[in-house]
Amino acid sequence: MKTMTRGELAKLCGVNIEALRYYEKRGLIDPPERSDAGYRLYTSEDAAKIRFIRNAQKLGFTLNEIMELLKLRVHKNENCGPVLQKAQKKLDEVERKIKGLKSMKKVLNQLIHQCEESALTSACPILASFETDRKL
Amino acid sequence: MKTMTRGELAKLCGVNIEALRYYEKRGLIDPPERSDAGYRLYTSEDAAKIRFIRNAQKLGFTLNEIMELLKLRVHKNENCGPVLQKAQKKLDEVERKIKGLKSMKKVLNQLIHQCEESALTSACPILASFETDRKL
DNA sequence: GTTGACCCTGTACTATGGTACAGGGTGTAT
DNA sequence: ATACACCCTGTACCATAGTACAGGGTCAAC
Repeated sequence: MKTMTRGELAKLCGVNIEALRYYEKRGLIDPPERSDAGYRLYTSEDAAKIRFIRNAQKLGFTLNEIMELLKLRVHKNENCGPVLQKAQKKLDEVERKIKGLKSMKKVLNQLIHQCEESALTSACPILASFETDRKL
Repeated sequence: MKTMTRGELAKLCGVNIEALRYYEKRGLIDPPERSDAGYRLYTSEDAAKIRFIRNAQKLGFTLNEIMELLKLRVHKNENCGPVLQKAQKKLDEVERKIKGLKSMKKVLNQLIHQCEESALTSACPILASFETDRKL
């Protein structure tokens, strides 16, 4: 089997070389075979796993969550349900985050417009607003 | 002047008691007066500052950014502009985050629907999709 | 006068996701 | 044969925003 060193895999997958050691320590990737000199020898399987990790990260999954997904991936032909559930949970979370940010956006927009309008008065509406209780 | 202890201020502002010491260490609030026994004596000014901090946090400002805002607040009658700029910058940031999350949401939604449709086939489309490169 | 709730300090620890560095071995090209 | 890039290990450090805990002092009530 064709193998790569750590630096090669890092380059191939666009991750920092140290991150690979970190993923190994965290249990996200299995300890790879070693050369006689002790060099890690990665396969294209490992590259796929790293891509999996990065893609899941891009979708907002944490490394702990990704570890769960990877466990499911091992016997992937048996149970799609748990994965679906996790994806749904993540979707809910993403939606909640969007809501919160939209709320922030609204308030910031209001403050900015107020501030622009009252440019000639002395007190800054943004700072003033921060001094009153706000539920968001 | 009426003063409060650390516990009282924490309760009043709904923050953890240790967070107050943390804010002091971080330079967000001035070291308060002390009683003969060395107890911190906070005023309603301090309460206002804590509220300011929490409100700004709710709008997505980090403690470092809030420190900047607090500095501007000191001479607030002079310059509304820098505050406006920071608010605008934060707004842009919030909008970028919303965009990213919406992108995540779309992909998650697609995956979930695909997964539901192919419920009877063997391979999970979500896991399969994580094995291919994705730009987000 | 003692109990219990509160305060003080310094320090360590949490979670998250890594990055950096020292001190040493290896592999390859010239 | 030696320079240089790369690999190994362990450990420390980064940002972010706190939380927890040990070991001690204080204050108010009963």
